[in-house]
This record gives sequence, structure tokens and C-alpha cells, in this order.
Amino acid sequence: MDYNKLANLLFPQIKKTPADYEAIYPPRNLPEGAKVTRLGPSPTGFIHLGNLYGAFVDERLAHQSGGVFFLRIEDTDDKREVQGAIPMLIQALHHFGVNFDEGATMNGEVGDYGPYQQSKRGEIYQCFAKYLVSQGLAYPCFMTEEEIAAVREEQEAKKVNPGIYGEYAKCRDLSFEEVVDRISDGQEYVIRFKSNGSLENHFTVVDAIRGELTMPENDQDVVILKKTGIPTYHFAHVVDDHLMRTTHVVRGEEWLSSLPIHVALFNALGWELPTYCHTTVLMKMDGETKRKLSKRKDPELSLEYYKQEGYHPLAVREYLLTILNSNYEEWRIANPDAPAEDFQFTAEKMSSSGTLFDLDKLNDICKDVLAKMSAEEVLRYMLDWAEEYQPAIAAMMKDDPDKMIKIFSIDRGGDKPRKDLVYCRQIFHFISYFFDDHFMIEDDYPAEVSMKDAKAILNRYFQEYDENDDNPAWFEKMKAMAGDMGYAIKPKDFKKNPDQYKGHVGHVSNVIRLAITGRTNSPDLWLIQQIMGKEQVRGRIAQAFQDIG
RNA sequence: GGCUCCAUGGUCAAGCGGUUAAGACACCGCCCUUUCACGGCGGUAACCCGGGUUCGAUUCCCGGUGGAGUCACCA
Repeated sequence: MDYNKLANLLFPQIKKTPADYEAIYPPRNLPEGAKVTRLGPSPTGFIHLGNLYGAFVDERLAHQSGGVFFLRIEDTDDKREVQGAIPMLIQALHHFGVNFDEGATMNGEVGDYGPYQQSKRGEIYQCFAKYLVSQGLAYPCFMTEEEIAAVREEQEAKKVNPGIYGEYAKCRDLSFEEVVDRISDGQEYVIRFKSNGSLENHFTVVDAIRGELTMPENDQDVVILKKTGIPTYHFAHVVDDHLMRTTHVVRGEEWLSSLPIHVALFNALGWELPTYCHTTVLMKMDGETKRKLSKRKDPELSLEYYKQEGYHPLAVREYLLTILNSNYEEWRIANPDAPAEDFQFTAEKMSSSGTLFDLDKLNDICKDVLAKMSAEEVLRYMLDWAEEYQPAIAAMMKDDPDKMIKIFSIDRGGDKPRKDLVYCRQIFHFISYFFDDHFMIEDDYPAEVSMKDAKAILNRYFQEYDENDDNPAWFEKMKAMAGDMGYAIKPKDFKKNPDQYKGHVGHVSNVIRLAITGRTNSPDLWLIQQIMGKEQVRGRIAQAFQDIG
């Protein structure tokens, strides 16, 4: 069989040779040790936390080593493509601090190793497919869906591995004439890799995250070119990552099982393997069991969700880095104010067991991140969020920026900043009592205080409240009132002799707190009232008095 | 089912033959405090099981068990 003849029959339009492409895409001129990584999303318009997690690995590995991080669009499946997905993806990643040096961008492509969209690289893949055919390492396969299904049935009956390989690869040894006949007959075909591997033989590769991996050789005649001439992922990955000179391939562990295919392909083409970094999948609790994050089942884990809720990108990044590198957390404790970029990230320190997504931890990290920001930064951040998702709230906040700054300044800075701001939606709710339109009584009056007393407290407070009182003076009045009404002035006294008092001054002030903020817990009440102003304070007190009836 | 990966408290995890088995989150208690929060102190809680190897296994090997992933002309 003259494979060259076959190759020319199949790919008459392909004139370039592999050597031509080697010349067009020469090895990159980078310093020793620089890593080249890439993100290769398919433009389905959906990206979740797990994708971001992987993107951080790519980004850190490349930028920490003075290398290149590029974006390649893997759009070889036209059925799944979603319009406008690419800019959305770039923006979403940018929002979380992931930026590319090369590849697809908002304004076309940047870089010398393009095109960076697989749908535009048809000729390149075909050239290498042609080469494989010419070497007798690939062949046209005319099997129809029905034939393949029949083979599968037979294999299931025989309890052998399913797939097209060995004796089941019916088009493996077609003669040149037969191929000509079938083509002129109008039969459609795919190009399959002619595997010479065996499940009996094992090979090992070193994964940067997992160490040495042992796997059986690939024995499947996998499709490398679909009948449309478009490559499958396997083939595109091998050709692209070689030609784009990727040094480190970071991808989820769901790819582990197709690694033998990729290794076989790299070998067949005579290329050096990149360093693989198979990350663990991010898991989620689903009832009693863990399972991989799924785009269909877990829309709440999409990046868009975190943006909508107003999670600070730095916090999300911080969280992901925490679960990404086991020594990050300790480093962060030792270097609370250093930029995350200073951390020396290593693939070896990455976990290889499935990680459960922990919202509590994310929230905790959010608190720390927000506590370090200035009031101005918090306001800016809230406004950015609100303008996009809650325009009415944005307008309201912009109405009185000075007041907003005061609100966000409460217990901010200093050694012990409050940490009760988590994410925008929560933050707005947290401060909502400052706005009459959003004010609601959310808690109950303290159990220690009778309704009758509550009314009396509100009434006296209404009479005595003077916004010119400073904090100690204001609280003196509170204590006086508590004492007069049979409540302990010092909480300790009440604790010691609970029978002698109705309650303590904290309970009394909580009546006021509830009237003013709608809750039994809030930051310093005096400060809140100073920010609100006399009118609003008296209004709330009067309203509460009325509501009790 | 075949193949592969994984296995330390509820969660994330350190550990890489000898440790009182770190730390963080969550939880509980105490202190501080007009509330909450912050902060401080303390606490509950773990090496999946069974065989080896070894003077000694959480650590190395084998076998189970459990979890996950994958078996497409999807990525």
C-alpha cells in the first residue's frame, strides 16, 4: 500500500508539510525555565469556579516564571457553540484577575502562534493528519453510525472493551482502490489514528501535580478528524500545544483517562510531551455524596453567580489559591498584606484529591479581604456592583455619598476592624436600615423586656434623646433609664443576681436598637444614630412606639 | 462492568518510618463588651479496613472497601 498516494487522495488541497509549520511556529524565545500555559475553553458561554481554579494555575505558572499565558478557543464542536461567549469569558476572567498575554482577546487575536481559534486552524490539522496517513499511522474510516452501534452490541455481548480497535476497526486495511471506490460512491468518512498500542503494555508519565502515573497504552483507533474535516479534541490538543509551544498543560483530572491517546499521538508525530498538570476536580455536596461540579446542575457555582452576588474578586481568588496550594494559607497568615503574586506557587503543592467547595470558608475570606479595604474602596466596590445589578440601590447610594462613607467607616481601620461585610448583596442588606425604603423590623424585642416596659422605654427615649450628646453622655442616660425601670446598670450584676432585676442595660438598649435598626445586633448604636440624624432617629422611635400599640 | 485517580477531624489540609498527629474554616465554652462583631484564651473532633516489610508504620508494599473520573465523529 502506497500511503503517500492515499494521503494525496484524501488531502489533495494540503500543500504544506509538517516542516513548514515547524518553521512558521518556531520554538519560543524565552528565558530558561519560563513556562508557557494556555486556557482552552470551549465557547459554551458557561464558566464556573472550577474553570477559574484551573485558570489560576495556568496564570501563576506562566507569570511567575516569566512565561506566556494564552487563550485558545476550542470551538471544534459547532453544536455547542454559544454566540458572544468569548467576550463574556474574557471579561469574566478579567474580573477575577486572570489576564492573558496572547491569543484571543476582545479585539481580535494577539501573538505569533495563531490562529488561536481552532475552527480557523483546519488546514493545519489536516496537514498533520495527512502526514500521519502518509506514514501509515492514520486511515479513512467509512463505518456508519449503525455499523458502529452493531460493533458495540457485539462487544457488549462478548464482554470485551467497546470501541473501534483491532479486528473491530473494519476500515483499517482497506486497499487504495476500495477507498477510491467508496469515496466516489459518496460515502462519508472520518480519519482514525491507527493504533499499534496494547492494553497489555503500560507506560509511565510524570505529572507535575500527581507524580508518576502508570497507564495502559492506547489501543483505540480514535477519530482524529471528524467527517467535516474538523479535528477532535485529542488531535487538536496535540497539534496545537506542540505548535503553540505550550510547556505545561493544565487541565482537569477528567482528562486523565484520555492521556494514553494523547501520548500515542505525540509519539506518532515524533514530538516531545508537554508537562501535564492534572488538577483535582472541584466537588460539591449533593445530598449525602460528593460529586464533580456540573454546569447543568450547579448554576449557582457559575462565575456569573459570584459576580451577581457581589463577591469580591480578590476574595474569590484568595479562596481558590487557598485550596489550590496547600501552603498558601500559612503564607497568607505570615504575610497578611502582601499581594498574592508574591506567593511562590508550585504544582507539587497542589492537592490531588477531590476538593469540596466550602462556602463558609469563602465567606470568611471575604470578611478579611473587605475588612482591609478603606471606606472609599468599599463604596466604590458597592457602587460598581449596584450599577450593574441594582441600579435603584446605586442611585440611592450616590444620593448621599458622604453618608455612605460614614456608614462604611463604622469600626473600619484600626487594630480590630469589624468583619461583617461579606459580599455586596449581603452588605446592602446589612446596612439597609439606614434607608427608610428598605427598613424592616427583622427581630423580636428582647424577652427580658415586657411590651409595657418597651413602650415606656421608647417613650422616655423619645423625650430625652439629644443628638448633641456624645457617646458617654448618651449612654449615661441609657443607664439611668435602665436603673429607674428595674434593670441592672451593669450586666455583671444581673448575671450574679438574675432574680433581682428584670434584665440589664443591654436589654434596654436593645429595645432602642430594634426600633432604630430593626435588629437586635448592629454596630455601635450611638454612631448609627449620629449618621442617621435626629429626624430619622425620632421617626423610628415614634414608629416603633406606635407599632406596639 | 473495564481502566484510572484519590483516601488524615464536619470541611480544606500539614505530615513524606519514631511527632503530645500542625494550622485554617465551622462548632462549643470562657474573657472583653450596652448588642453584635472584632480580638484573646481554651475545648470537642481525624490517620477507611485487613495483611505484610520493619525494632517501629498515618507514612512503604499488596489486597479489600469507599469516593471520584472516564469509556463519543463533546470538550
